[in-house]
Amino acid sequence: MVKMTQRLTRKDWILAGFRALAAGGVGALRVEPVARSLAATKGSFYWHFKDPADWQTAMLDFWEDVAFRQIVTELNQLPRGMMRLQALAQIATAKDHEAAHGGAAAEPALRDWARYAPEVARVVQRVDAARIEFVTACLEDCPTAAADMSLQARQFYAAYLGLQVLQGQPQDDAMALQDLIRRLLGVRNP
Amino acid sequence: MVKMTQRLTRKDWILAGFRALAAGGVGALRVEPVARSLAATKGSFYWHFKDPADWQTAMLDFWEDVAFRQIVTELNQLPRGMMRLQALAQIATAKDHEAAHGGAAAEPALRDWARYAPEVARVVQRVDAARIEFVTACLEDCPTAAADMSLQARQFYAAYLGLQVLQGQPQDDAMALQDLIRRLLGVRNP
DNA sequence: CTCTATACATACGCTACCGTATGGAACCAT
DNA sequence: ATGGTTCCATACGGTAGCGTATGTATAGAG
Repeated sequence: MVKMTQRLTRKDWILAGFRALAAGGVGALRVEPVARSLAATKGSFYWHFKDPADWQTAMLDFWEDVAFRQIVTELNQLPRGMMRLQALAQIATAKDHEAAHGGAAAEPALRDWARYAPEVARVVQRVDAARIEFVTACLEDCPTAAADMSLQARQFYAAYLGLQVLQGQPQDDAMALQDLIRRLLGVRNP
Repeated sequence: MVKMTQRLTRKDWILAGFRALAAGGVGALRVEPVARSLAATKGSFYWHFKDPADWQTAMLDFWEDVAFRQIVTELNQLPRGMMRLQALAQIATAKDHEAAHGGAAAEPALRDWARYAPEVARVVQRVDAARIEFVTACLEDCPTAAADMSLQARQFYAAYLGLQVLQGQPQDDAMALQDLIRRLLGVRNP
């Protein structure tokens, strides 16, 4: 889990930042506590980063990359249409997947952060827009789909976010999302 | 908006807490800054509350009351069935309604707070469970509904939470929710 | 109008974190 | 090994908020 090198890298600090974010929210994004979590001091921090703002910008760049592109490239290897949507529902509700890359586990905290920091909000909105666009394309690939599925994609993505907030059982959430997909595609009694 | 009395009440501090929560998140729930927002000092705070924890507990009690009961009593005056659901979709997406009682505008921040404080999480989960139960009853009142609509209620509520996160136009959100209600009730092409 | 409880301001010591400055250890080349 | 670069620890002053102790103004009862 933790690198055994003596020297820390910029990425080590970024990942530690996401761990702090997931564990304690935006208020935990402080230099010295995170330094302690790395068994280091802020001397290391101020070497790798100009200031906390620089650190947070790097975290946002990292997140914007993995939060969208990684999932898309993973899904693009699956056949188009229904199967890809079901895989999306599975991935979206899987908890261990979030631990894989450091950022996604902290996504709720990052969304809260975005509410008070405009530059964070811009990143989150870009990611949301890209994800919704991707879901739209997935939905429109299905045979029973209507011409424009952007509204349904938004409904699906909103439900995904809401289930993420409600913190239910991953299996239940995945089932709820798949049921919702069928309804959004026009199936009467899924 | 602000009371013109010289002396502050416990409730004044609670409402000011929600304003701070909505504006700056959990990290803004500090005694001295909020005191400044009330043009007072912490001398007043420590008179009305034992400590910040006491303050936050009072805020949670207040929120648990208004976040569910107030909306329910409002909706219970409407006829059962579809109309009540549509009114729910309207209320849920109306922004000015949130400003009415101090708590709801800070609901996203409160949800984030719940992620790091178990006692907050318990309150939020009670409110969520009560709301979902209420939506379940509303859905089951509709003629085309199935026997058990608890899954659909969860889907609807999750979508509501997600739209709340996405921060779209209230009209669009209301439309999306009403469309979703029809789909959850089994309408094929709403 | 005075008295007493109420409601608040002020002042103080304490802690946590920030940002910088500086010395020194660890690594890599030659 | 040795010099230079990279990386980090330590030490320092500064700021913000916490909690308490104590003084003080105000409202309401008599």
